[in-house]
Amino acid sequence: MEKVTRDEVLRLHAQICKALADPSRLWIIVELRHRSRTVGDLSRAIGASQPMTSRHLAVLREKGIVQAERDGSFVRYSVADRRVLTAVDLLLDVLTTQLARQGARSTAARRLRPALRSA
Amino acid sequence: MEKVTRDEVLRLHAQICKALADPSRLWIIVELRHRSRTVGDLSRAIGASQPMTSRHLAVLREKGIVQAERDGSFVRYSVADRRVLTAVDLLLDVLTTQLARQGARSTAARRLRPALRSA
DNA sequence: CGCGGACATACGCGCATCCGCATATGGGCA
DNA sequence: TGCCCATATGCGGATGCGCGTATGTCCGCG
Repeated sequence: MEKVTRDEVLRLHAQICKALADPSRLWIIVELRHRSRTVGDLSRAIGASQPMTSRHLAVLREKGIVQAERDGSFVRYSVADRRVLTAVDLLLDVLTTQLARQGARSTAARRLRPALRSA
Repeated sequence: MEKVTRDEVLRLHAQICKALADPSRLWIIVELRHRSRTVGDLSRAIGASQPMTSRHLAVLREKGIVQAERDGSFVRYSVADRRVLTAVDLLLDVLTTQLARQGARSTAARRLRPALRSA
């Protein structure tokens, strides 16, 4: 039996979140939602250099979020576990709710004092 | 109407993910799942210093993941949007699946060459 | 067998973030 | 009002991450 400590699980859990915590990588995930794409496709889609795109894909791959598959001289990437898409959607919903609620107000304005004053 | 660019949404979306991308903060969220807690409670629960705990809470608060409420001289924190809990659970499921599948093998071993060789 | 295209990786820099430590703020109570 | 407890914030050193540039590796093809 494998013994995995709670700290280790938390660390890995956080690493998965960290892999998602980048605008380019989120965009890549969005691009991969419906079909697999090659590195060049993704690079053009998200407007990043080929090396940078490859690097982002490596991060997602190492965390098991995305998987690679050879297709001739290309490499096609696809989402490895679609539950990640659901999770990303949920977090986007959370953001959308926030934006709808606070309208034009600055997100950075969410400091403590005003929050507590209102109570 | 509010005009929010796609880049801006991606940036904010990534920031929410980034707020979750820390073992201590994930642990805090777990602690807040069923009931609200004071800073001192959380500090003791996760084994972090009071200033560090407060700082983590500030990060979660600024991203709207957690909310603060005065209770006497204490401040009670609770989860602001429970969809975050669902998202975190999903990502934990993803991790659990990976751990179950790969057993004792190192997570870092998920490099490209082996993956492609197997195809 | 050598060439070119597609992709991955190494290196270095600039910048943001994390953490411990010290200190400030703010509310309750004598 | 002044003290104490709970919490928040400022600061500095160390670490990590995103990114551009240059180079390595693999594949298919002539």
